[in-house]
Amino acid sequence: MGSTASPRRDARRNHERLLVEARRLFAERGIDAPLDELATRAAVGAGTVYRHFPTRDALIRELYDDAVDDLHAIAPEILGAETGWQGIELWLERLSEWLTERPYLPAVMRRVAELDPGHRPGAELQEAGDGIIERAKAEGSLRPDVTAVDLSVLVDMLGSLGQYGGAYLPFWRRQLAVVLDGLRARPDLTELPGVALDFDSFHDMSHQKRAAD
Amino acid sequence: MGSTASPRRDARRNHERLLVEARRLFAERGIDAPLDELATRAAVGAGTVYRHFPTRDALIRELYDDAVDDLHAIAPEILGAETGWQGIELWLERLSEWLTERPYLPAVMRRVAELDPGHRPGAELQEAGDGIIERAKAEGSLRPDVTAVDLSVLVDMLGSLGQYGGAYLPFWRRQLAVVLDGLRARPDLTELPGVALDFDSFHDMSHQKRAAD
DNA sequence: GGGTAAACGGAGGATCCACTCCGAATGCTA
DNA sequence: TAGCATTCGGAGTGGATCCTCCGTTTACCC
Repeated sequence: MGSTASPRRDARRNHERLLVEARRLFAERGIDAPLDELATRAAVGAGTVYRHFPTRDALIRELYDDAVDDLHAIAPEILGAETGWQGIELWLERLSEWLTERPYLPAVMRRVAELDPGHRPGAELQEAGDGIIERAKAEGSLRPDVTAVDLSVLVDMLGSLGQYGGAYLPFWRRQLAVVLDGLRARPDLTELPGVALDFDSFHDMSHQKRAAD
Repeated sequence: MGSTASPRRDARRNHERLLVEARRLFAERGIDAPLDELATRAAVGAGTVYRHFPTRDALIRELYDDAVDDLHAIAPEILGAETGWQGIELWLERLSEWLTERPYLPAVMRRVAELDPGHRPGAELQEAGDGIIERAKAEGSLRPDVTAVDLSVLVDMLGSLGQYGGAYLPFWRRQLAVVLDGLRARPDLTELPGVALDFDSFHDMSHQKRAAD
């Protein structure tokens, strides 16, 4: 049955090349960009695209999985923070960086969520996040009225600045610094307005079809 | 020659209906959504779409112009702020609201920028913004290391949360509150990293093709 | 109401894109 | 190096979307 033999070298090369170009193409033109264009950019024939990725969704899926793998590789550094506040800083900084470096991700994640709606990604990371927040609040460095969902949304926001590509990429760190200063516990803060969302609501929120009004 | 007669009532009605549905459609599916779908949603024939908007870009242009008009209608309230800090609050709050209510705008603005690259929108608003910032800094309420560009980028960020449509729309105000707290002048702030951009660089940044790598 | 110009609807030709298929090329094994 | 399985390229088919065209309908004027 399915031979587990390693693929030929040219096949591996083309597969990798297609992923690289897909990331660039999807960042520039969105995940509905023509796949013939992908073939052209990767300097392969159209057939090769479809041999490696039978459907557009298979390609999107693989981009997603790769990004999630990279995310898991980042986790230990965040969890190894020495103080609670440093954990908060690392969390926002590393995750925002991860997002801004992958401007195609928001659309990819939305599509993946449509493909299998039951999918709850990174449950362990969420719990880890709760731990960091508890610690920082107990330490008195993090304002007490923020939740893990608030921080996730802040990461989303900062990550959206990845659309300013290339030379401007480091620029978002200024906004990060503002956000971090706004997260410090202080005697004179006004309470955050509205209600805090739990993770399930957040999941529903970020995975709904799209804005309507 | 060009008769300036007012268009027929059904024409006006359809024009308006098309704009309304285009905003919804573009918010949900992006500005490349099929225009036949727009015709269906607006309950008109395909011909009617193209009679009112000869090209997709003409439609996008009109959505853009309408949004800019709305923006100008907001300006007086911001400029009428009683204190410098209130000016900052109103600026961020009103502009972010304006953006989140129009989730189709980022893509629309990018397209408009591609269509005529020389276009510098809202020069007066920029100057007004500089005035507000000066005032707030002089007053000692706004941290001295932020620039008008930094605030614009923050608005961009907050506006990106408009993608969470419907019931979640008010949620972004929590993030706004964090940002505002991060903008207050305080003795113990760390200086913002990197270099402040001027408006020309910001323009180049937000109007370049798109993220590459 | 009747007449006229403006606007409408939607069928259909043109175009673009997705995806397949097979002869040619390439890497792997011995 | 020879032989073979794997992979490749890109022309071509089919379906979706764009956009036009013209017979029909609608609003407006008198």
